Amino acid sequence: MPATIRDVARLAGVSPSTVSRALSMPEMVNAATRARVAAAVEQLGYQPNRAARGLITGRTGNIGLVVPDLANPFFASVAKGVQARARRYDVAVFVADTDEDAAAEVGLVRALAKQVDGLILCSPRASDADLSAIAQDTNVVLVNRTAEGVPGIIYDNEGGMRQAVAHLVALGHRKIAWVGGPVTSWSTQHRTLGLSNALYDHGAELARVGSFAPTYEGGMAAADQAVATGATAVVTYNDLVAIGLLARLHARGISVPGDVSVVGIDDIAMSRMARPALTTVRLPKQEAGRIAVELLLAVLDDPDPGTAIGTRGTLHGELIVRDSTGPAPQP
Amino acid sequence: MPATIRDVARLAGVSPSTVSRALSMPEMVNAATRARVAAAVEQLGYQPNRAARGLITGRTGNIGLVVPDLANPFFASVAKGVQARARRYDVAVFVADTDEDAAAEVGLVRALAKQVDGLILCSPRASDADLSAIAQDTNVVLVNRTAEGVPGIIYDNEGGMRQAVAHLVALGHRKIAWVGGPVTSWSTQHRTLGLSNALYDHGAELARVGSFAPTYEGGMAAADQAVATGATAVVTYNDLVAIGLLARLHARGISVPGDVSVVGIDDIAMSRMARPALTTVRLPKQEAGRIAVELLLAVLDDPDPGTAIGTRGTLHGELIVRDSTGPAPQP
DNA sequence: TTGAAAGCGCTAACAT
DNA sequence: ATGTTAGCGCTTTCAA
Repeated sequence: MPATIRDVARLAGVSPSTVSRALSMPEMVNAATRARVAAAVEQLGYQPNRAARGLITGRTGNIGLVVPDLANPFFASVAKGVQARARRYDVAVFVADTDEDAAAEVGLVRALAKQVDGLILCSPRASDADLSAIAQDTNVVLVNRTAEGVPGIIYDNEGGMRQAVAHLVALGHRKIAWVGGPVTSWSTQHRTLGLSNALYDHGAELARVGSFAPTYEGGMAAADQAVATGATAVVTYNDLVAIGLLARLHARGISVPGDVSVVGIDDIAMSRMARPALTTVRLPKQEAGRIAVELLLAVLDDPDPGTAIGTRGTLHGELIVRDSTGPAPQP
Repeated sequence: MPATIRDVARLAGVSPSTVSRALSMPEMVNAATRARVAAAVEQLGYQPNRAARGLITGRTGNIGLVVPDLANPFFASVAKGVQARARRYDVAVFVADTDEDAAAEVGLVRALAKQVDGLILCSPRASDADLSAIAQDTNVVLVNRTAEGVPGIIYDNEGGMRQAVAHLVALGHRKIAWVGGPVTSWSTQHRTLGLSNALYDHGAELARVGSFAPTYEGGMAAADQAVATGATAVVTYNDLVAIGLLARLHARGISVPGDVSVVGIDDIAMSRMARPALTTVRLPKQEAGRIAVELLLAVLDDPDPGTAIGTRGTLHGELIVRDSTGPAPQP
């Protein structure tokens, strides 16, 4: 069984409180005793019991991360970023995967909430009402979503869409199809809007195509409709969709970028490997995770709701041009 | 602030111990009082503080999962499986990503160990010695690796290789190149051996090609050497490598499967999307995660080392034939 | 079947 | 600068 603070105290010939102080407020203890304590800690391999500490300080030193699907490379990257930054602060991370289930999400969050100092909710599927309710009695940071009075970090969808459009228009495209994701998705709404605005500014035309699952299969399903609009370029909700679309176009013998140009969003690893390699708007995924941790830690140190409200980071995407975009075909 | 057990006790008109019992050993308490307690719990939205409980029971109800790289789809899948099964048992999961760093791994494990009932180590990079030392004072289950006296679950690499070889030999291939992963990797060693044995049994020839990083780039790097061996088929350490290899072959104008057949291992989502779609040995990734949880929980309930030692699950791969394999070209 | 009391490992007043 | 005391929220003997 592991050594306790009393074991250390006994070995160092001091009281438990002194050991406690030597560990958490070193400057308040005599250098000599501090050394003796350090030696005892070393000898016993003592590591404080964080649960016991948490019981009294009210801080667990743990945070939770909730994502819709760990197997989705986008979320995996965010998780990796959260991970890395949390470690730097010696904070452990609970990870929960809701399997894209909004109902399960709320339950999971409630369960996790009791064991952590705060929660990072990445692209939560829960309703605004549920989200606000959760934020009421838990420290929460949102990624990829906004909610009334809840701090969070989002991507500049508008700016990303603007870059994609500028690129396509420069290549001569005048009619661009948009394959949207889930209607209820916060990102879909903002990306649609950004795209629409950017196209308007360039005097180009937007052709919206249904709403599709944010998956490879969704892209396969969307391809024919996108082509049927007569657009010479297609922008998709994310890279997974774009890659599915690419596959279907290939199957139909439609050349990319010869006949149609394709642009994705995210820049997951797979996009580099697609054929043709996918032009996309790179979103700083790991950075989103890192910043979310910083934000959460800041909230914990200053739980004043006044400060938190309106605390919102915005991350910018970067256009990555690869082989799936080229000049618009001459009519 | 959250309700405590005393609040519930007061509201129900009983003592805290009764509440405790009503919750964890319901049959030991009168039905009527049990109902009153339940009502109070409901009304107050009471949820027991797990840290406090853990302090006394010595069980945290948490487990830890350590992986080399969350962004690798293979590990993401395992994590998802762990996740799902842990939730069923109302166990929360700490996830730690070591970034493929063996040194960081040991430190991370030590830190996590204090906060959990047990640890699942997936493809750990640590040395056998370190691993055994860790298993000394922590409940550990290994995935994708074996170590003296530590329970774990592994894949039947031998059987998987046998299936791949049978497939290729049936297609007329007589010389097969093997692109190995990291030399220190447990999987590499066992896959090499399995492949070698299977080929020997069929009277076919093995051409080993260097050791490469288990990544897309590794596959790109391996392609030319694999082709230079004169083999008509290539088996790679994993799908990521196979996909990189596919890309390089395509760039060189070498047709797959016309000139060369390619087989990967894992069956990550990306493999279905590759062009040509990748023939591969599917490993039950999520299932590995689920079983690891079961195994760990079993170890916790029966910490007798005698039982644990030798407890080892074996999972079997399944050959998935797609478009990257075809008849051997006629000389 | 229930309650009272003790204590898990730690920190935070309060003394000294 | 250090020790003493009390108690975080819970479970678990031990009595009743």
